[in-house]
Amino acid sequence: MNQESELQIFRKYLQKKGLRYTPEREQIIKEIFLTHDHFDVDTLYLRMRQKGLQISKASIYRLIPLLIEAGLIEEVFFEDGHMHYEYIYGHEPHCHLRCISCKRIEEFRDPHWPDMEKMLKEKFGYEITNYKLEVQGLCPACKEKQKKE
Amino acid sequence: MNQESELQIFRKYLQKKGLRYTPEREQIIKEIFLTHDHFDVDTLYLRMRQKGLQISKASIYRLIPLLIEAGLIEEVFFEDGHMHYEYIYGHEPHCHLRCISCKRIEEFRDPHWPDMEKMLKEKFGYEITNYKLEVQGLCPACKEKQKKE
DNA sequence: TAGTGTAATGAGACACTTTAACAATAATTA
DNA sequence: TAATTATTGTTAAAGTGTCTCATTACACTA
Ligand SMILES: [Zn+2]
Ligand SMILES: [Zn+2]
Ligand SMILES: [Zn+2]
Ligand SMILES: [Zn+2]
Repeated sequence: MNQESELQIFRKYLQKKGLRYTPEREQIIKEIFLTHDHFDVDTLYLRMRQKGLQISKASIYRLIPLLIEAGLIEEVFFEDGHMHYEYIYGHEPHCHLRCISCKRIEEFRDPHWPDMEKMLKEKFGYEITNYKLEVQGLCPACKEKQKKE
Repeated sequence: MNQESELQIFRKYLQKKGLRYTPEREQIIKEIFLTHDHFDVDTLYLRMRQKGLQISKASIYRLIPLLIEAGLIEEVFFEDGHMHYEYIYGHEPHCHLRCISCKRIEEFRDPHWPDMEKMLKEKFGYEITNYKLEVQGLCPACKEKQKKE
């Protein structure tokens, strides 16, 4: 059974909101969904320019909140003065473990989340929309390097 | 038995690093440790000015990474275009549940963290330095309000 | 005490990210 | 067709955080 494509999802979302599906938006989304890498606005913009796609940065900035509200992408972390995103639709939810020294990122699943979610719902009465577990540490390589110094 | 004060901790840290303990730094730290509220640089700066303490913003910005490295404060979340911090020394580690509508924040303990930490150490070989679990959702009041619309 | 080197400060300039304003354009609706 | 609305690129603006620099404070030595 085929799952809906991200473009279909997005078109439905726009329709519901009375917004328009434009070539610019299509190009940006296609670029985002090309890889599962984490991305930021500037590198996405440069990547598109290198391919000859002429999209203004403002259009990317304007599209991002829509994609987030449509449930297609998510903020992952703020680093080096700007936000980093990744697409989530069609991917297992996961958490991030980052090396504070070399900035390497490992992804892992949190088996306890369903329990946590249940607990939070019961204790606080919140309707949970999303969660983010971000762990920092020193990767084995950097740990080794530090030991030698 | 008395626990070391945050100023003592900080002085030790500075000594170890060959840095200096100045009146400006003392004033900033005292202000931060006055309440457990989450804070950001700008409001801390204004709060100090209102009390007649003349500290430059640059000094606050320069102090923050030191306090983080000394284990006294921590980044909690990035919102409204800037980072928010809170002091952690002498406080139970906790996670944050935020209402996406009214921005209210609930704090809670994560009982699963010790298991998670163990798992991450074993699986990835990282030395974990800190973790941040941030949950978003709709608080009961905002849920009710939304229902009526 | 005087001299030297290092660190810290405040002020302002700067770089950078993100948002807003605007006029022009494209799509939609009446 | 005309009117309305959404979208775009460009440019300007806002805002955050960093850097530079001249000056000051401190620690150490001669
Ligand atoms: Zn590393
Ligand atoms: Zn990821
Ligand atoms: Zn709320
Ligand atoms: Zn807190």
